[in-house]
Amino acid sequence: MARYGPEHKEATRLRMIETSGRRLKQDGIDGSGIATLVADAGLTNGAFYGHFSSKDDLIATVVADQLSRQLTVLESFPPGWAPLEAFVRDYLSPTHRDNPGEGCPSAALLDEVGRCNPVVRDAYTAGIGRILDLVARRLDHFPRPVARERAIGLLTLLFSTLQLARAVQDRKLSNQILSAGVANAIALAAPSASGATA
Amino acid sequence: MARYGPEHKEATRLRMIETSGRRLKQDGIDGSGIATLVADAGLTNGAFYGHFSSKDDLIATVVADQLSRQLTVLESFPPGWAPLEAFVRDYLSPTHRDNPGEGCPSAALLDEVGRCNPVVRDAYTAGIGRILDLVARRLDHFPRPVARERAIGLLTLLFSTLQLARAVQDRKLSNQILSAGVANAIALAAPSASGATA
DNA sequence: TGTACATCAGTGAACGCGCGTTCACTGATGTAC
DNA sequence: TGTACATCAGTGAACGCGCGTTCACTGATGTAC
Repeated sequence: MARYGPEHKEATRLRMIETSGRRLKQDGIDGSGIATLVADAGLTNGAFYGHFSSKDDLIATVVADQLSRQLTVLESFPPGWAPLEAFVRDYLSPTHRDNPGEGCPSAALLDEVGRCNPVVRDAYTAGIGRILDLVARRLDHFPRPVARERAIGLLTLLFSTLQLARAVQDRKLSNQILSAGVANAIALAAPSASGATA
Repeated sequence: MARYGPEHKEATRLRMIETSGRRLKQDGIDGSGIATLVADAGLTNGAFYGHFSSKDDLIATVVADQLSRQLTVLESFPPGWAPLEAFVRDYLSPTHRDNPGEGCPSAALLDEVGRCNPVVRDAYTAGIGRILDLVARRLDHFPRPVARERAIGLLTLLFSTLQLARAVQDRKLSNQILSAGVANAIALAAPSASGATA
C-alpha cells in the first residue's frame, strides 16, 4: 500500500511517536513491547524498523518529542506567577494523577530514564534543560541565581508529588499529597515565598 | 544440603531480600530477572520459590524492607532541624546519586511502583506513611498541619531531585541540580522558612 | 484515456533469547536405633 | 559409638511465552507510454 507522497510515511512516523508517548507513559519503558507500540499506531510488527532503527531510537525520539510538547505548553502561558500557579494546580490535579498516558513524561518515566542508554538520556537532558530555562525566566520575582534554583525545585517538586500520589494506594493520602504539593509549590516559588524580591 | 536449624532458611531469605533490594534499585523492577536476583544471593533458579510465592511477592517484601530500613535510619537521627539538614546534604550528595543500589528506594523506583500491582503498592503506602509521619514530627518548628505538608514537600523534593540528577547526562547540570536541591529543601523546611513558628 | 510497470510502506512469519515458573531430583544434615 | 534413615534447602533442566529484530513478500499507488 505504498507510493504515496513522502508526507504519508512521515505522518505514520509522527503517529507512532504520539501513540508511543501515551503507551510508554502509561506502561513504562521496560513495560512496553514493540508489538504493542506498533499496534497502537495501527501497524504490525515489521513496519517498526522502517521508521526507527531500534527500540532505543524510538524511546529517545519520544522523550524528545514529549519534552518539546511540554515546553510548548509552558511557552503558551503568559508570564507572571498567576498563570504558573494555574499550571501547578492543573499539574497536581486528580485528573493528571489518574491519566499518566496523557500527562507529564518526567513524572511517568524519570527514574527509568536514569537507567536508559546515553542516547535517551541525552534527549532527556536537552529537553529538560530548555524547560528549566523557561521556568527560571518565569520566576523573575527572584534574583537570577535563586530563580534557577527555585525552577529546579518547583519542577522536581511537581514530578515527585505526582509520582508519590500515583504510587500510594490510599486514595485519601493520595489526595492529601496532591494538595500539599500545591501548598509547597507556592511556598517555594510564589512571589510571597522567602527570597523573592517583588 | 539441608536439615539445618530453622534459622538457616530464614538467613537465606533475609540475604535474598537484601541483595534483591540492591539489584532492584540499580536495574529497576522490570529490569531485574529472577535468575539475576537469585544469583546475587548465591543461589540458583529453582531455590526462589522455596522462599517467595512469586516475583511480586519478593518485590512487595523488598519494598517493605527497604522503607523500614530507611525509617530506622531516620529514627536514629536526634530531633531538631540540624540533623535533618545533615540528612538532606547526605541524601543529595554525588555519592548517593552515583550509587542507586545502596540508596533510597523511592528515588530509584517511585514511578515503577506506581505501575505495580496492589500488593506492592500497599507495601509502599504503609512504609512511606510511617516515614511521612516521622518527618512531620521532626518538623515541629511548623504548626502541625503545615509540618505535614512540608514533610510531604521535603521528601518529594528529595526523591525527584535525585532522580533528575541521575537522569541528566550533563555532569555539571547534575551537580547544579543537587546543590539547588539542598537550597530548596532549606527554603521549604528549615526553621528559617516562611510559615515556621520558631 | 488505458495499460504495464516500478516503487516502497506495510505485512506477517520466523529468529534466538531471557523471562517467570514448575518439578523431579540431590545430598548434607540431625535423629533413631 | 556406628550405621540407616528421613528431612528438606537447594539444584538445574524444562515449560510456554513474549521480547527485540530480521526478512522475503504483498499490493496500492504514481508514472511512463
